[in-house]
Amino acid sequence: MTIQYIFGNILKQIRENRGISQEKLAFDSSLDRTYISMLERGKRKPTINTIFSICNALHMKPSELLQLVELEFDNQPH
Amino acid sequence: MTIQYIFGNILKQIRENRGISQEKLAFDSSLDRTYISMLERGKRKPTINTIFSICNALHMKPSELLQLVELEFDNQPH
DNA sequence: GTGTAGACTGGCGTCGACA
DNA sequence: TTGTCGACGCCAGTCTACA
Repeated sequence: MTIQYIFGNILKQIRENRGISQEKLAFDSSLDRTYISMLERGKRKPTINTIFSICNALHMKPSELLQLVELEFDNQPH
Repeated sequence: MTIQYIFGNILKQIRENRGISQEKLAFDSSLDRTYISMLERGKRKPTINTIFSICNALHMKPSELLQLVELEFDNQPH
C-alpha cells in the first residue's frame, strides 16, 4: 500500500463525491485528463505544485487532503 | 513567490529550529544532501512521497507542513 | 556545514488516438 | 466518461567533486 495509491483512492473518492468528471477536474486544475486518471489509479506521484493545483480545483486545502492520506497511511499494517 | 520557494523557506526554518544539519535530515529521510539544499532554496518541487519522507524525518505530519505552506501562500499578494 | 556544478536515470506531466 | 497506449520534453532525485 503505497502513498500514491492511497492518494489516488482518496482523490477519486472526493472527485466522485463532488459529482464531477476527470475531464472537468483536469480542466479546472490545468492538468491533463489522462494524468488525472493515472493519479487516481496510483500510477503517478504528484509534486507539491500538482497537489496545490488539484486542491484549488476541488476547493479544499492541500493540508486537508494530505491529512486524509496520512490517516489512512498510518492505519496500514507494516 | 512560488509554492516550492515557500516550501523551501519553511523547511529550512523547521530544520534549523530542530538544530539539525542538512546532512542529518538527508540521511534520516533517505534523500541526498544536495537535494535537500536545492529544496530549501526553492530549486526543486518535491513529490508527495518526498514530502512524507522528509516529514517522517522531522517527526511531523505532512498535513502540518503543508498547512504552513498554504497559510503563507494564501497570504501572498497576487 | 552548505552551495553549486555537471552528468545521469527514472518518472512527472502532456498530447493524440482508440476502445 | 474513463483506461490505456506510445511518444515526448522536462524535471525529480542521485552522485562526485570543489570551494
